[in-house]
Amino acid sequence: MSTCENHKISINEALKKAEIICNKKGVKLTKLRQKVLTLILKNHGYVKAYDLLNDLKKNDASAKPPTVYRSLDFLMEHGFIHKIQSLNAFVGCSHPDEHEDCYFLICKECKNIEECCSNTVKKVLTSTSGKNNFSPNQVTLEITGICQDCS
Amino acid sequence: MSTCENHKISINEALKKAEIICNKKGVKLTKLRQKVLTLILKNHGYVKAYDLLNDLKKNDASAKPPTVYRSLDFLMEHGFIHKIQSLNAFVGCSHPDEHEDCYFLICKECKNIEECCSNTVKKVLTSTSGKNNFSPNQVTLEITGICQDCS
DNA sequence: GAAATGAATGTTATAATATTACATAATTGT
DNA sequence: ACAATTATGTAATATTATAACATTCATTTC
Repeated sequence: MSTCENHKISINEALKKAEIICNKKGVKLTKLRQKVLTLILKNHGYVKAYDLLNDLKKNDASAKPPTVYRSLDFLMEHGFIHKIQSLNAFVGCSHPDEHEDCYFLICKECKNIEECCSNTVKKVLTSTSGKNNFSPNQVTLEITGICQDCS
Repeated sequence: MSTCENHKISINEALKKAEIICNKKGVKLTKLRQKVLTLILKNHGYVKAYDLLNDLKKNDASAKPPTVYRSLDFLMEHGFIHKIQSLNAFVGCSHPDEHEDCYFLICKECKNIEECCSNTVKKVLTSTSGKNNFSPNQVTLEITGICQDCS
C-alpha cells in the first residue's frame, strides 16, 4: 500500500470486470454507478455513504441521498461492493466474480479492510449452524483488530 | 417458546445474575438499567433502541435518546446484552458470565435470535486471522436464515 | 420514426439511528 | 459536611437511510 500505482491499475481492472459481469447479467453499469464504484475503490479503506454523497456533489450539485443509496444498492446486489455492518460503511469487493461467504479483517489503526475467503471458515459456519437445524442464508463476519502493518 | 413461563423465570434469573456480576465488578445496576435490561429480555427476539425509548416513555415521559443509549452502552459493556450490527438492534445475553466470541443465528421468519458459542468457530477464526498476521480484537458474526421452527 | 414501456435518475420530504454538550441530581469516599 | 465521582436530565443536532412521486432516458414494438 506504499504506492498507489498498483491500486490505480486495480481500479481499472475492477471497473472492467464489473462491466463484463453487468453485460453478462444484462444489467447496466451506468455512469453514475461507475462513478460511485470508482469513488469507493479509490479509497484504501472504507467509505461512508455521506462522504460519497459529498464527493458526488463536487461534480453534480444535485446529488442527494437516494442518488448514492440507489447506486450502493445496485453495487451490493451485484457483488461489486460490500457493506461493513459494524461501521455502516462500504468497501469495494476484490473479487466480484466469485463472492462466496467472505469475511473482513478491519484494522482499527489504519482503517484498512481486508476481504478474505476461507473454505474452512465457511465449512465450519455451515456445519455449526446446521447442528442447530438452521438454514443459513447470509453471513456477516467482521473481525476488528490490528493488522500486520500496524502491529 | 410456546409458553412464557420459562421465559419469565429466566428474566428474573438473568436480572439476578446481572446484579451479582455488577456487585463483583463494583458497578451499579441502577433502576433505569434494570428497567432497560428487563424490557430487552421480555422480548423474545430483538429490540430496537427507539422502541425501548417508547416503552420507557410510558412510565417516564422525560425519557430521551441518551437515556436509552447510555443504558444500552452500560449493558453492552458488561455483557448483559449484545448489539446485532446487521439489524441495529439489541438482544439479551443468555450467559453474561462467560461471554466469549459468540455468534448469532437470526431467523428472518420469526425474528428470533439464538446466541451460540462454539470453540470450533472461535478456533477457526483466530487461526485464520492469525494466518494473516492479524490480531483480532472483536468479532461480529451474524448468520441470517431460517430457524428450525420456521422451516 | 413515433408511441409505449420499463429502468434509471431527480427531487422533496422525512424516518430511523445515534451522539455531543452542558445542567442537575444522586452516591460515595474523606 | 464537603469534594469527587457517577448517573441522569435536557436540548440540540449529527448521522444514516428510506418513501413517495416526478421526470428523464433507453429500449422495444408497431
